[in-house]
Amino acid sequence: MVSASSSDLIPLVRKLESITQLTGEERQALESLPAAIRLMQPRQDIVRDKDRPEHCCLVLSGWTYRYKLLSEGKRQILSFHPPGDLPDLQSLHLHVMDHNLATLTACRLAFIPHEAFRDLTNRFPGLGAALWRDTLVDAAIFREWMTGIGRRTAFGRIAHLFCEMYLKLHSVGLATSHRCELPFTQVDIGDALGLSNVHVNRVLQEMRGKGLITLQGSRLVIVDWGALSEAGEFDPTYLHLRAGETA
Amino acid sequence: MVSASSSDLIPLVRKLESITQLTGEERQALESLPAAIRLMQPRQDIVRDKDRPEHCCLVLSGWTYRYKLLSEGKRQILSFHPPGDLPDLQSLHLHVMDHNLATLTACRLAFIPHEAFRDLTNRFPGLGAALWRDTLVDAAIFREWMTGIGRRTAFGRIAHLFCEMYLKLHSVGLATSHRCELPFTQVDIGDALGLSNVHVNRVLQEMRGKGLITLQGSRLVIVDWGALSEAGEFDPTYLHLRAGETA
DNA sequence: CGGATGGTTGAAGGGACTCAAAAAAGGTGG
DNA sequence: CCACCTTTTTTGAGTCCCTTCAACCATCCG
Repeated sequence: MVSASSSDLIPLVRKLESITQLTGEERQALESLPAAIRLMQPRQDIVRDKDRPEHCCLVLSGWTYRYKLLSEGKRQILSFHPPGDLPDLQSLHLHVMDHNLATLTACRLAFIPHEAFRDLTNRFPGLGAALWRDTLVDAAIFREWMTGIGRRTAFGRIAHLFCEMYLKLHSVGLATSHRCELPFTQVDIGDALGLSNVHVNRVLQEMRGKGLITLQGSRLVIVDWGALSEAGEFDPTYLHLRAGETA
Repeated sequence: MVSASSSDLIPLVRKLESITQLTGEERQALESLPAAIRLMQPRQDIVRDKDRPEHCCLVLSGWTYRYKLLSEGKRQILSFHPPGDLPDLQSLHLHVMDHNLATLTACRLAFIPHEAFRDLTNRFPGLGAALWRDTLVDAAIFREWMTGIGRRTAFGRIAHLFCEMYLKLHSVGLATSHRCELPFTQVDIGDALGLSNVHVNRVLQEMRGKGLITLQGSRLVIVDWGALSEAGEFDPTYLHLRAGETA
């Protein structure tokens, strides 16, 4: 457990700048947040349902994800978080966790005390608004996922997920030219979209067959963005990206 | 379009007090927010996808709901809002709407300028935190709905919805002794839970048959709370109610 | 090279859907 | 207060998307 140097928190700055504009002063204040760095293995819980964390977790490298567990081992994945994300920022004002947060891959994580965030938002109301906005985008993504799970076909859901993931990565400079690394298994995709892994597998083959994507291991290439986003009825408005980048 | 008197905004105070504690000063500041009152007919859009509202809508009486539209007339309902709710509070920091807000029943609504909210949160940081918290609870409910739609049976989903609705109403003093008014049609329930109205109808009959509920018109009576909440695997943690009320 | 994890395939079944029509309930106005 | 129209609920029949179960193959890694 080491404490962070100011360059460590750059992914956070980049993330917030993807959805809002920051002043130089605000950027500096963010970078000098106190944070404890920790390395974690893949598939480890970071915070659990019913916990009362005193810190927020920032992803510096690797991926994390949030999930709920139901009876008979059923799992619903709520979100995937690449570097720069604050996957449990909501714990700043919701004191009890209502879901789990875990690593997907090996991760480098920064833990920032709630106290430091509260101090930060007091001194910089603009940053307070930016963080609030971040949690609102989070909620907007939940709404979109709900809509997908409730009303889209399996094919549409997966197409939509791929479009969203690519655009999110692109907006923080972690992907270009319709290629990215998505380190999820087919079971993960199923649990995120309310599908069985078997069906995910079949739909992926169909997508490859139609020449929409390439997917080997965790490397996704979106071969035909137009067709894929059409299949998923993908409209990026809900991501509320600053530049309104579309693809 | 009349402007509000201070007693008009009491439902808002009650709602915020269901999830947080307010000081006398804060309560007073809330009640003296400037607001324009408007009456609306049932099933009218209040704010539409892609709009850029300058006001937040507060429900004074009646119900509103949020929804998204997809191709071929498919609809996903995202939330239902009884009196006291601020169903588009997110528009304070997300400037473009990514879904629609509409009346479910005839409504009395108050429209409060964003400007007034910004001023309020500047003068009373505690109220800023309370409103932020409100949007976080909103997001927590989305997560729970996602989980239901993705991983629960039709029976479990409907059971869960009824438990949630009753508890939300109870927390603001709009329901007691396991009875409440839910003015949704079976089509609405289906569009909220990712089901067809036909199937909703059959599940409701099954619920009545098992003696879990009574439902005539819009009057719901939860006859067997224990069995219903068990069927829906209902755990109220995600509602983040202040008293931690369970039933 | 063997053990583990993740991906692929086949077969069979079921939960929920669609379509279509009838019955019931809810206004509304004469 | 009843006739009429609309909306909502209910019912039946047939279908399909996706699931479950089970096995097999591929890939990765120490």
